[in-house]
Amino acid sequence: MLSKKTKYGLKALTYLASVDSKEPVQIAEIAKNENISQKFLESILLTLRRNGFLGSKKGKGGGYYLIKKPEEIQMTSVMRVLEGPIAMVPCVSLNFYEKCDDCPDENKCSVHKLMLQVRDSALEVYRNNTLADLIS
Amino acid sequence: MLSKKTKYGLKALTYLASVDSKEPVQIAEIAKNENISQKFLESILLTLRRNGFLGSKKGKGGGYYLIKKPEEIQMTSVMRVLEGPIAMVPCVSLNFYEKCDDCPDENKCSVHKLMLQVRDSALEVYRNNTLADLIS
DNA sequence: CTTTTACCCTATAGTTTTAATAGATTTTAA
DNA sequence: TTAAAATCTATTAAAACTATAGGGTAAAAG
Repeated sequence: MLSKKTKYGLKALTYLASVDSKEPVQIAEIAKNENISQKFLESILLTLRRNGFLGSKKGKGGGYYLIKKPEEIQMTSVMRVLEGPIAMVPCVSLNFYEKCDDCPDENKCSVHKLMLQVRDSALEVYRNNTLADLIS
Repeated sequence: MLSKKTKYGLKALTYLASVDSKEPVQIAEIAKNENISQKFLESILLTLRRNGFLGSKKGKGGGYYLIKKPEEIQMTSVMRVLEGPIAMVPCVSLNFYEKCDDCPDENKCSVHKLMLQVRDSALEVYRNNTLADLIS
């Protein structure tokens, strides 16, 4: 299951990308238009900012704005920041690798074998989609 | 993340397929060889039996055995039974469809668009893998 | 100096996961 | 017919995670 955090984060990014102005957009506006709990969205936007996707401006006329062009924002990086590892099992994760404690030999593990394929296919999708692709 | 339930279920199925005899295999043997909590495995094997993957025999010399040939067990059905929907969002699920309450129009939803692709790519993997493929 | 906004920290209800516990039931074999 | 070997069933519980709410702080603008 995709967490609501990721879902809302993606929606917020899309919203900012489609607004397309470089004027900051307020949290409240995004929350209202995308039907998201404002407080929850607040924390999501914060992590998106901390991870280099968004910039922010405080005070009147403040808000959030995209730092990069939508074409330059790959879904791989968005997913990793919001949802965590793309792999369904740590032992096939590129960025978050961990050995399974119950598994003596990864190369003989059926789960490993299957999940490697699932990871690769998911990666291909995420690599082929930028934020710009999700708008059109 | 793949649940341990699914992981263990897959391992158990693989074990049964690789044993290859039609003699029932005891839970304890599977649990020991695959490093799985026996009681947990018990409930997993039960759901696999209830869903037509396994047969069981009680009493001395009892245990679990595959009902179908490994070549006939598709990963799509195994995953749906153990892990649930293959889609990451209900609104793109084939077998468990549900409308998002926050989303006025699915066709314009960026999340929908992306997750549709992810689902399709995952489905392709699961459809191309039977239990037999995971052994070799 | 007041308003508006993002920022930050904490708590919490609810759900899901991952089992552990205890026993009931069925079958086989001595 | 008894005992042992298994599966079955139900209940409970700890832990982790999710999705939010509340309340206060800091900064920017006018």
